[in-house]
Parts: sequence; C-alpha cells; structure tokens
Amino acid sequence: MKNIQTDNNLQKIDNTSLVDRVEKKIIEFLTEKNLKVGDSIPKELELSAALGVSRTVIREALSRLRMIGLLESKKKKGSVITSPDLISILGKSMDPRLLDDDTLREIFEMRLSLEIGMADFIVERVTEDDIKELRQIVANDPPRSFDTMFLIEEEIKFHGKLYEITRNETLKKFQKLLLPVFNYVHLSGLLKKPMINKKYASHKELVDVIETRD
Amino acid sequence: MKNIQTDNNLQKIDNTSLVDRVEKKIIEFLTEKNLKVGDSIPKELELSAALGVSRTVIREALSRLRMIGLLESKKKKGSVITSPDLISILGKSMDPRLLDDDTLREIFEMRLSLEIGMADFIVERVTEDDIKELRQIVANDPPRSFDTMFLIEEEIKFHGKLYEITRNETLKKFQKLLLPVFNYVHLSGLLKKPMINKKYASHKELVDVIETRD
DNA sequence: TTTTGTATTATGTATGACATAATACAAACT
DNA sequence: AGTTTGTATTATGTCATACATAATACAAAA
Repeated sequence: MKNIQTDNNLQKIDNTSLVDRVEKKIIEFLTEKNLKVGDSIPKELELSAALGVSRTVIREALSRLRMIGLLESKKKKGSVITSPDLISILGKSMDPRLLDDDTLREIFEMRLSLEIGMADFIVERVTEDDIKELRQIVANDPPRSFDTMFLIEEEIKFHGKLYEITRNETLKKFQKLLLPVFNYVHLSGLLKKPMINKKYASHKELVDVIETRD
Repeated sequence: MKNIQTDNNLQKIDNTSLVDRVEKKIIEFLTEKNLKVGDSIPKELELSAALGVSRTVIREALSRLRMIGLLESKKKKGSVITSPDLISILGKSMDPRLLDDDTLREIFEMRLSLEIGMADFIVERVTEDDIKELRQIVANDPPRSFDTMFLIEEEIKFHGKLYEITRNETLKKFQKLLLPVFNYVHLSGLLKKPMINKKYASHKELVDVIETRD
C-alpha cells in the first residue's frame, strides 16, 4: 500500500462556521474601507443582502464585534465603529479558573518581565510624593504574626503603586487585570515559594534604589 | 429651581442588552459551578428555558463565548468549555488603525518594558544554537544602502528570536500581535527617531552580553 | 414657536422550521 | 460472532418571519 504524503495532497478543510467567516469578512471590510472610529457601517439588512446570508448570521457576527467593543449599535441609527478597550476584553476570558496551568505560568512570567522592565520608566517618572507613599506602604513592614493575608495586601498595594508611577493607563489596567491571576497562582502553589520570599525581602531596598534613581 | 444632586438620587439605569446580561450570567454560571476545561454546559434549549429567554439570545451569547475561545460547540454533543487563547482574542481588536494614539503609545511602552524585563529569562534559557542564530541575524548587519525595509526586517527577526528564547508561548504570541502596532507607530512617527537608532546600534553588542550571561 | 403626536426606520427579541453533523443502536451480511 | 450498514435521535447551525422598542424626522396642534 502506498503511503501518501497527506501534507500536500490533503489540505485541511474549512472547519470554521459561517458566522466565523462573516465576522472576519466584516472586520476586513472595516479595515479595507479604512473606516475609523465614529464612522457607521452598513445596516444589517444591507450586509445580509451583500454577503448572501441571513440576518441571524449577520447579527451574531455583529454581536461579537459589539462584545469586544469594536462596534456600538443604536436602534434606528445603526452601528458605528468604536475604539475597543483591550483590557476589558481580555478580562472576560482571563478568569484564572478557566485557564490551564501552562498559560497561567506563562502569564505570570510575563508579569514578572513587565515589572522588571518597568523600572526604567519608574525612575524616570517617579516624584517625591510617590516615594513618600511607597515608604508609607512598606513602613508597616515586618508583621510579626507573619499574616499571609496581610503580606498579600501589602504586596498588592506596593505593586499597584509602582504601576501607577509609570503613568501608563494601559499598564495600570493590565495590572488590575492580572491581580486575580497572580493571586490564584500564589494560592494554588503553581510556583515554588523561594522566589516569592526573595521578592518580599527586598521591598524596602527597592524603594531606596528608586529614590537614588539607580 | 432646586439643583438636585443627581449622583445620589438617580442611579444609572441598565443600558445593557439582554444578550449582554445573559452572556454575563452564563460566565457566572461556569465559574460558580466551578466547571473546568473539558466539562460540558447545558444545552441551548435548557439555558433558554432556565433563563426565560429565547434561544436566539442564548445563541448570541454563546457565539460570543465561542469567539473568545471559552467554548466549543459540536452538533449533537453540545458545548464544552475550552481554554481561551487570550492573544487571538486581543488580536481581533488590536488593529492599530482602530486604536487612538494615546493607547498606541502606551502599548508601545508596554512592549519596551516587556523586552527589557525579558532579559533575565533570556540569559537563563538561551542555548548555544540560539546564540549562533542571533549572530547570523546580525551578521548581515551594516547595509550600506541604509535600506529601511531591510532594517525593519532584521529588527523583526532579531526581536522575534529573542522572544523565542524565552520559551514562553504567550510572550511569543504577544510579540506577533504587537508587530503591526510597532510598525504603525514607527511609520506614523508617533515616537521620535533617536531612540530607535540607539537600539539598532546595539544589536551586536546585545548578543555579546547575552553570550556572557551578563 | 414650542409642544405634541405620528410615521418611519434599524436594531432587539421571539418563534418555528429545516439542515447538518455526531452518536447510539438495531438490522443485515459474510 | 463480528463487522458493516442503515436509521432514528439529538443538539447545534442557518433561515425566514413577525413583532417590540428606541431614535429620529416631520407634520399638526396649541
């Protein structure tokens, strides 16, 4: 029996649903026509006629685009293009309970990278007041009782402030978004502890470093 | 005429559509029931009956969840929970032409932070082969003609390789996602040039640094 | 001139019908 | 028996239609 190279002879057949394709088509339409925020798009019935599919399918596709904030629809007025809020989109599917461990771990790494890389922006933009605030946060530092919840509270405050110093709204929102993930990874013990302790130990020193703009 | 404090007396009325609410309700259901990847959810008709809305609305909501990769539906089998691919979700609304300048600038900053912070992971995970490959990329370095397209090509390759070295799929996808944004910001001149030149100059040196694990 | 009513239009929701793929299970066959 | 083949069933995918609802324009009334 011949062993045929399936790669070349058989190409993957289109598995996507009609709605998937229509959704894509509409996005293409928007970008090709170079439509910008505020512009309005064809009516549902027009799209339906143009693409030769039922209004149901068009509506499902539009509903998706509405969800990610790419469109806004008003009765009688039709749909207009809006600027999507990336972060809130991510938020919907970002529930740690719905992500697999590998992805969680990777997101955690990403956060770490991000925070390390933020350093430059922080020392560039930090003000006196910021430093004061940071000092205040780490002031109540060594909790004798070693209350875990307390530690986490402080951790959140400290990092939150760091993100704020970057004066970058996207970053700030991103941080907020990642909080539950971070928390979850902690609790579930996906990561080994030592790393965390090392981090805790250096909060105070970190403020010093920031102050000297090092 | 009295000037009433609208803040307290009038609360914002619910502007969300039925589909919005149903979508939210279903997500809540998933997380509350602690359903995980692979579990199947109630049938459309069951949901329809349970929530007291038409199947149309249920289907629109499910369609949205399908889009963000939270669900997968098969005929006769129903819908099962899947692990959403965060990046591809972002991708749909990430077209630079549809984002405003401030957001673009902030995303660009985020990318910078990310790359700087990646350094740790890179030196930790880089292999001999990786370094060879990097050297090869920067080998054809000084293009006398100063061909811009060539520079960009190399830039993409170089950075792409860096992301690959992190062995972090999420990061890699993120990089791919940001490429058009990066490109767009370049072209539109949202950022001043000097910064870029400085970067170009140091590609070769960067490889040296990575090799010595500094 | 301002207000009020009314027709119109496009989206939002509901319903019923049929197509299609996946599945289980019975019937037929070697 | 064991394998194949047909058939019924089930849940999603698509379509067509009808009506509700909000936004808008414009005419009619005050």
